[in-house]
Amino acid sequence: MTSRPERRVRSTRMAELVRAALGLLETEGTEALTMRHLAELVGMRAPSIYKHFDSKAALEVALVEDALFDMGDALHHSVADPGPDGPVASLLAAYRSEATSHPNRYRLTTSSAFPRADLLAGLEDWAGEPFFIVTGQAYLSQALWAFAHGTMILELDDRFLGGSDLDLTWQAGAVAFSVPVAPPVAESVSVPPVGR
Amino acid sequence: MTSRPERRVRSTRMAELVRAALGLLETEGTEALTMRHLAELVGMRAPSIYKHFDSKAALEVALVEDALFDMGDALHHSVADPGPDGPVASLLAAYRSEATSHPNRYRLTTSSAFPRADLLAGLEDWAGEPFFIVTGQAYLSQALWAFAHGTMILELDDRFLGGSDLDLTWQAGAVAFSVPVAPPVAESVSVPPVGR
DNA sequence: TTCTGGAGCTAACGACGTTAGCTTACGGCA
DNA sequence: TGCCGTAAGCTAACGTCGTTAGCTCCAGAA
Repeated sequence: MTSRPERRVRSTRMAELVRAALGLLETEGTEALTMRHLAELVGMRAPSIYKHFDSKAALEVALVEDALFDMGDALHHSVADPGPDGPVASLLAAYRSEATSHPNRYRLTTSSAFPRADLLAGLEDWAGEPFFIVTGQAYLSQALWAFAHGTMILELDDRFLGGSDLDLTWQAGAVAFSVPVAPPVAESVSVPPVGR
Repeated sequence: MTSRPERRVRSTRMAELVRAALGLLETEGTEALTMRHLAELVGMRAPSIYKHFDSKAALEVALVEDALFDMGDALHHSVADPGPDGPVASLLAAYRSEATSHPNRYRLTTSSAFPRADLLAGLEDWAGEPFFIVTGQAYLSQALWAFAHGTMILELDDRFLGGSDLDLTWQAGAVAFSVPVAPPVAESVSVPPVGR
């Protein structure tokens, strides 16, 4: 059982910058999130942003921490109060809904280049914990997480064949991972290796 | 049944540039793949590259087409000659092995920003076809593809908890998707919506 | 011999993240 | 009241990026 970390405190100016950055990211796209554009949006010049954030990466860390708090809250809620289709389907629905609400922030959060080491300690573990709760099994939970992320990013990037009803794709995964499966190898009770 | 497209013809200089670009990408990392670095590697200046490729994106298209031919060949072989663990496990092993052999090229191939529309027509469909062959069911094949990509990118990005035996994670997915599953909704025989 | 086109070059443009160094306003304190 | 330190803005500029304009040079065809 991991616990929800404390949010970092932000000055009003920092909060304003993060809010504007999210707006820019989602309305204009990833490439539009530049220090000069962001500065203009809040009525200052690019170098002044550095009075509030050490770097562009630090600002992105703030955006991603928001994303992980939102995702963690959504997933923990979904497992605490699963719908009629079972806990796995409920978790996947929450994941999909949360990611879809801020697609570019989701891409940023999961991008290979993102400096994950700078994130609040324990935040990713806490946000990913519901995958373990719902499967009760370490490696199955990793596989379920991988399915969720894979399906999500392919859907956001419009990679599935046109005409596909993606509800059915998500459902196919939910069914596959809801079937009780014997552990592939004897597995002692251990820490849940979900995400990090 | 889709068919393997014809490779684009390349001049010797183009081939040399693509070979050097792959080396740069895999040994120095994504950010090191710049027009100036690449030019230096083959003994010319950056603007001269534009005598052979219209843009950096066009060069990346060449890299990604190589990746898709390699992946398609590996996957089609794996389904034609599955191992003892069954066709799904065999397909996943081939996918994992191929992606692992060129991790940064795999990242490029699957990146959100990549201009997929410029790829050789039919190439992605052909490369992804084995996912349909192995499941025999449209939406299950999409879910399996999503699992494979999700697990792959998380493994390459070192996102799974340290100490995880990722063989078991892949195996958990192979088991989940090998269980015969009743179609979640009556599905008429239709085109296989795998990738595009 | 002349011409043409391929393939190299230098110089430069605009955008990017970032730094140096200046100014200005405000709050605490002798 | 006068001083001082700090927070938070500014301009100018640096190095890197992809890319373009415009030149040179040379092989081979006419």
